Amino acid sequence: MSPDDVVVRIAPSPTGSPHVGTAYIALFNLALRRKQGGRFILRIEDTDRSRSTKESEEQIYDAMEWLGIGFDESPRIGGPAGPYRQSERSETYRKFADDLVARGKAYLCFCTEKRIEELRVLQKKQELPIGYDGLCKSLSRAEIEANLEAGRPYVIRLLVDHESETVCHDFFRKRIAISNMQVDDQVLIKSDGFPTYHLANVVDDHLMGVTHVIRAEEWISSLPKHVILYGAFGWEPPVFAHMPLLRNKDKSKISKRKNPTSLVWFRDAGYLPEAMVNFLSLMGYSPPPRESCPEGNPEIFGFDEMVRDFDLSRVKTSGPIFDLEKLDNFNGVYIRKMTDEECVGRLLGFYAYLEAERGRLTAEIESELPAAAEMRTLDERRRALTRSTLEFIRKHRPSRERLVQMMGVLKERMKNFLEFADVAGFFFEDALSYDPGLLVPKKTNPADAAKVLRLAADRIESVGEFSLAKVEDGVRSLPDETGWKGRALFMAIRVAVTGSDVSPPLFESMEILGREKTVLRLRGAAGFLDGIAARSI
RNA sequence: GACCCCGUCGUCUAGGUCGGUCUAGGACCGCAGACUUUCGAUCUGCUAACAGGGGUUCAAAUCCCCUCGGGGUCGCCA
Repeated sequence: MSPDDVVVRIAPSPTGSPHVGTAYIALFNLALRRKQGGRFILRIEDTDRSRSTKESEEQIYDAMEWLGIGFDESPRIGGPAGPYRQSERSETYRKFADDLVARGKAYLCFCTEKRIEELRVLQKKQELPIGYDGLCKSLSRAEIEANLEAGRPYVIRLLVDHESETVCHDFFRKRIAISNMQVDDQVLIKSDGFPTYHLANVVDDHLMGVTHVIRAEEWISSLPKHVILYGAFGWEPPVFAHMPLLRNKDKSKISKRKNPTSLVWFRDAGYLPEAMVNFLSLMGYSPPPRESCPEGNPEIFGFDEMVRDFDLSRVKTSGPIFDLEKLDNFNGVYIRKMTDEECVGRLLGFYAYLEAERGRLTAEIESELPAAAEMRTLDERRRALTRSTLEFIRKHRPSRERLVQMMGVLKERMKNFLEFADVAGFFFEDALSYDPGLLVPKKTNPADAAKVLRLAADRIESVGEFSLAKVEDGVRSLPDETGWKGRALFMAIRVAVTGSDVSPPLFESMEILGREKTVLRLRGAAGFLDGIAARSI
């Protein structure tokens, strides 16, 4: 181990969907680890046995793997400091807690949850600082024995000297001093025998040799507790670096009511992991200015590039708002960066993922929409796109060859893979349905439009070679021949061929579609117009 | 409410540690134009910020203080 080596870690708790915040923090830990050398640990903090689930733990692994965030040690990989799942380390915590009690740094507390609750209410009413009042501190040895004998449940609390103050250090903010009046006698061991986060976290970080704790800012308020704990054990605390919190639009801490926060959501929505990583890297951080940037946009860079000149001290501590619009833009940038072949490969990979998740996704689509307006709109759209994409896959089973053919014109028309089916759909459909309002330009009538469409069909059928240039040549003289304005005429053809007034370039689309289908659609649209003309007479 | 953290364009940020090179730079969004007989992409241009007030100084976005604003925490959750 070289002197620069760091040992860093993330310690998510497997409750609910894996959170963007976890990925965000993981990225900065990994960047430091890659830059300096050392070890990156994934530790599962499942000490809340009522909320932790195995599924959630699995999702954490999947999400990290998806984002390309790799670990040196984890419950799966193992390692010298294992086990890496806190639920499997109970004896260790117990031992250290007992040691603290034996040395008078912690004490047993037999107060019931009811009493604590009443205490809280009282303190709130009298506007007193909230916290344990220390009643059980003064229990005599005999009383403790008696309580134990009677089988009364108890917790172990940290003994805090409320007279003094605790000086903490944060890598970014430097000195943070807090009067111990503000520090509660924190529960270390819960009555179920499991440790609280605070104990387990400190013990594990020490035992695992963690040198740098890079975590979210919300932990600053419990920093003193942790520092006191390190002191009680007689251990050297690691370097603490508290990253800013990701925010909702209204600046509050990012939450699932107001923002997509689940990494699974982003994956489902067709976001690229490299775009996510790049975007997240820019939250609270900016790389040192570079002489030149290959992308023309200094904010677009891969993780390797970030690592190359990573500097933790460049982190900014003000809370960044998670801006989906910018993420969308980044995702589009990464899609366009790929070659057509790559892009198709990735799209197919995404489709395989959707297929594998079909059960879960369809169930999700059927489930109730999020209540909060912010998320509802967003997820409504995501669900609609998921539904049509799932249909698209099942119905058309698009082949790689086919996809590569059309990717050139489609790549730049989607911000994420979930939008692909919508923009590409017309290439695959057999019969298009038409909006007469679009098919018949203003100041013309259905009968005339049908005539023009047939003329176009004839022309395309008769050009010798079905190529972009030849077809364009053949159709270009049509405005003169018909007296129609070019704009109107091409729009009518566009609608006839693609079914929409918004589409990829007309002649490229025809080329991809092929002569036969193009002509068929033109005539089909003309036939459709005949029906309307007949009815209106 | 108490304690703690934070405060440059609407958003992400550069610059702040070494005060002058900042009439504050870039990115996203927005707007306009070009190109595309559509949309998008692309290119060009534009709009837009040092929270406010006091100091210190020849000189402050940059240092100090106050105010205001925002956020976090206050659980036998993490």
